[in-house]
Amino acid sequence: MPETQPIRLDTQLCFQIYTANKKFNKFYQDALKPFNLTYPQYIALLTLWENAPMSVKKIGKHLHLDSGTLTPLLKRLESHGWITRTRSPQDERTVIIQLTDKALEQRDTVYDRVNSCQDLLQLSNEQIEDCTTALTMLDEHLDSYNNADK
Amino acid sequence: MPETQPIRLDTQLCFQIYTANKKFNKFYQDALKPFNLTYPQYIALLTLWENAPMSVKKIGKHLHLDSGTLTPLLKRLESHGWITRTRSPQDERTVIIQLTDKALEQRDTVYDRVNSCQDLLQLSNEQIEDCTTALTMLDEHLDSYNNADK
DNA sequence: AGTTAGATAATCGACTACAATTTAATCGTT
DNA sequence: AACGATTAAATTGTAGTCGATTATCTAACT
Repeated sequence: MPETQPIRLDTQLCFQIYTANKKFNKFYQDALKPFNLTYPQYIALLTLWENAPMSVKKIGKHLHLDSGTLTPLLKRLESHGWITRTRSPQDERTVIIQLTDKALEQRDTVYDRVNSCQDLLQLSNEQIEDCTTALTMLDEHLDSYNNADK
Repeated sequence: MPETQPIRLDTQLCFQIYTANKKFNKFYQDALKPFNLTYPQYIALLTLWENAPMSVKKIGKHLHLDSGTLTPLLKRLESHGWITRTRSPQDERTVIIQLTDKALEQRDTVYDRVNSCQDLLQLSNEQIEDCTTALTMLDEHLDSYNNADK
């Protein structure tokens, strides 16, 4: 007769990730308050600062988000003056996201703010390295499962 | 003249956590499909299977969620027959959450299902240990920052 | 040319998540 | 007993996330 393993919430990896994610959210919400940006908006800007102009599709590939999430998020960024949204003349299906002057001007200020806040976390390079190693491994295992059924 | 450190998205701990959280969500969504449960609903049941009966407040302490999230979530669990919600006679402010017979009967089936899905992740005990260690450390650092301003 | 298969965004509905406020009940102190 | 402070839950408003569907467009094929 097989024994059912009880599941203790506080020993579950998923719950540690779930909790850490919310804490990071709060951390960045505080750090980004001067710019009135949420964490998802911030990572959208991060990838745009690296790669703009980008299509919605391409942003989604970088952030693992679909248009159902990105369309309203990008509209908010547009209404706050960070980006512009224009349809490509070559292919009317794709929407091209461009950074505004405001976004280009504010880039280093945002970088500095986030970097200085991260310093307050007091993580050594070695500690960050350990986390990255563990999370990369976990990520691969989650991927191989999630893609197994395709 | 200080140099502004550029921020590469894919090297950021926060983004690894953000991504892993979404992948875990998908993982559990698949695993829990037979029970028509979401991940947040599942962890609410987990803590109830350990500690029921519980007040909404106490559940919130365990899961780090407030009543704005829990009230509608618990109403959904109630409407699907997993729990009951009754006001305490001793203190009319608090709502007592109890598990239904269905929840008690299904417990081991859910445990078995989740445990067998977790086996498919192919994580060794050592790998899980490494993740837990890293995440616990990260959690403490996030806590000390998030509670600093109080 | 006309049709169709595939791609791209947008839209909609359901569920979280949290800040801020509201309502009701309880407690403490006078 | 009465009033002010505290607490618990619910409510409201804003934002994220995803699944499923829809509308439009492109490209390829007949």
